[in-house]
Amino acid sequence: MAFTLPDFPAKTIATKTTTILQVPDNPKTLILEKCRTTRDLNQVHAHLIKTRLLHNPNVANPLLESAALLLPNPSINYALNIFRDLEKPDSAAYNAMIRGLTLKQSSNEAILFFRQMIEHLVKPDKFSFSSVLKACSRLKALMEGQQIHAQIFKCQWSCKHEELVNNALVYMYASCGEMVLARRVFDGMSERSTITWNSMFSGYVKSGFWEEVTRLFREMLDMEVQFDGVTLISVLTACRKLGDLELGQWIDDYVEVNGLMGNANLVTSLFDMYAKCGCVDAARRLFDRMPRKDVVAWSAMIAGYSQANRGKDALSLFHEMQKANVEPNEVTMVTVLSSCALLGALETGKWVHSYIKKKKWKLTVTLGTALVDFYAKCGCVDSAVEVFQEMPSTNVLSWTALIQGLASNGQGIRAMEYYSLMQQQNIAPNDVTFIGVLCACSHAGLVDQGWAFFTSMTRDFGFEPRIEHCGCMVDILGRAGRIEEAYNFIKSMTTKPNAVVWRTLLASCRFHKNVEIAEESLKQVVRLEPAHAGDYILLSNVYASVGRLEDALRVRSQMKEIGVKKSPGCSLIELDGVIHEFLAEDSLHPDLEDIYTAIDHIMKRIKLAGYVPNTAEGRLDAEEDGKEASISHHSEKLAIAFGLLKTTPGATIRISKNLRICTDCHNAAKLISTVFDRVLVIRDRNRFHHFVGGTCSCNDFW
DNA sequence: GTAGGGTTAG
Repeated sequence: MAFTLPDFPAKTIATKTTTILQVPDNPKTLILEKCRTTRDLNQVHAHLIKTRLLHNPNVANPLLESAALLLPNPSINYALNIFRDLEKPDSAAYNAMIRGLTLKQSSNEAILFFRQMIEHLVKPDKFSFSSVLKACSRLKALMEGQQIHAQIFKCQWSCKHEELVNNALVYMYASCGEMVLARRVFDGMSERSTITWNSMFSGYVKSGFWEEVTRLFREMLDMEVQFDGVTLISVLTACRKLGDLELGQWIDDYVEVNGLMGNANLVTSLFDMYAKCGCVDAARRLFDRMPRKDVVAWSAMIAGYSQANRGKDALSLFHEMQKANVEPNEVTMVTVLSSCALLGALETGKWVHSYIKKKKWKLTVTLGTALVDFYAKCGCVDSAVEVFQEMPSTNVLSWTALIQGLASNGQGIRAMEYYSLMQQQNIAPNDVTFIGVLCACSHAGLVDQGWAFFTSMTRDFGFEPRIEHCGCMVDILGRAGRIEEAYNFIKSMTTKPNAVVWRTLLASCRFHKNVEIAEESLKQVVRLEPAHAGDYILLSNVYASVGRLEDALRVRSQMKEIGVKKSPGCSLIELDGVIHEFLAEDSLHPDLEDIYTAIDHIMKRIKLAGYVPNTAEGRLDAEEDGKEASISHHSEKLAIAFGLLKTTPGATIRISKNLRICTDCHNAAKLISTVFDRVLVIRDRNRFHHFVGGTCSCNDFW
């Protein structure tokens, strides 16, 4: 930093690491540099006292600034000492302190200094205002900010026209979420720089006013105002939230044409936008083009896969990241954990947990919630609860994850205990919490409680029931066998029922053998969503369950006529930390030959144990294929898993399914866990079923 | 002075 010095002896003071250098062509300018430790400052300070130069504000202020701004934390006290020694601190001295304190996250003290400055009748200048406003922005201290705004307004001198001051005002209001006030200052400015515009953008982004961001950007383009990379990053954030791929692509072209691809932050925003707009592969192509990828870029791409439900790609990218020697951080691990939760990849997630412990990372709310969710989705309820209890602080998301986790693992009662505990701790539930709570009621078979929560949600908390809540109610009533009531509930819904709601009812009809409402439900499902094989199978099974085999077969052939596509069933098997993915009719899988041998083996064992596929599905498959005992899709997957289990002694097998488990599958699992004397875990959507020696630990459904 | 990645539901 340079400063002017009236009468300083023309010589150089040198300490071990500090030099006050005299610039040869201007003997009055000295450069204070490399003042990086308190000791250095001490020596210079002492010298200035000795030479009586400290009384000269031109010398003292740069020293103060150096102490307040350059040095790490303890030196702020040192700066305070220098400040207190000043006979009559001027505005520059105050500014140095305010800036220094704001920089060191002591924004409260910065504002106090500003107050003191006013009390001592020291006239604030544009730097004072912009610094103290920055402190207000940090603290989101709207009231103080407005008081300062009033002072600026009262100023007789030109501060209120200073761009620096107005930028700080815009940014202060934007940080406080007061976008109307920010806009008012913005509109009143005669000159606006790119930074002014960017402050507006950052405010709209912070408040989540995504439409305003793109609107303002189009305004900027119309007015032909220069924008920069920072602008584009804000606009890209809005694009990804709005799913505005068109504008996003325009920015991509602009970045390409104007040679901005070197801006790594901008490129990260760009591919992140693509990923969140559903173009994960386009995102990956951009990501691959980045010459140097930092931890944010890696995490963003992993998150892109994870949020697109491509957990396997997410985890393999994480392994690549490790090979590239990029240290993961908390955000990386949160996304990795959510990928593990998607896949039911217990071993990998556990490794992440031990990594976190080894590195002694703080269990933040986000990290803890990700762990709770991961353990719960993998069926390890006790570990989920354990992590939850270790968390130093929790929020509504953590509680919701736990409640949902307990509910989906068949512990509905316990889930509701945690809901009341949550209320005792005065943590307000949100609408998602109620999905968990209603889910708990459905799994625990608590119809009256379910109704009570459904009513309370709107009456006591003001959440209008969303389609998901209604779906839960249908599930609660349907599972309890109150099919008519569920049907009437759907009819009375204010929101239009979707295919999921009708499908839920259809599944209940299957369980409780209600032909009439099943027929109506299928009609509605087909009307709302392009034909889905599972829906026809459900109806066919309803017919079969009441002995109307001809109708069952008719539905099956109807399926073929209409050409209903069977979505490829997909199973994921984790074997010693590696995820194996099997698609139905997957003939290219490397382990397939072994697997078929294993299936034969399994089938023999199954027959030996007297297992007869006793569901309509099993029978129909057999008839269709012209074989005596063909196995259903679900049993086949089980067989594959057990084939692997058999060839790898001691391995733990986990099967994750994206399909609802049928009774057939359940029985097979029971049987197989007995025959092989192993623990078996099956995932049915987000619920895990544990089989130990032929018994399933969650008997809420079966 | 302004800027990039994350957790709960279906």
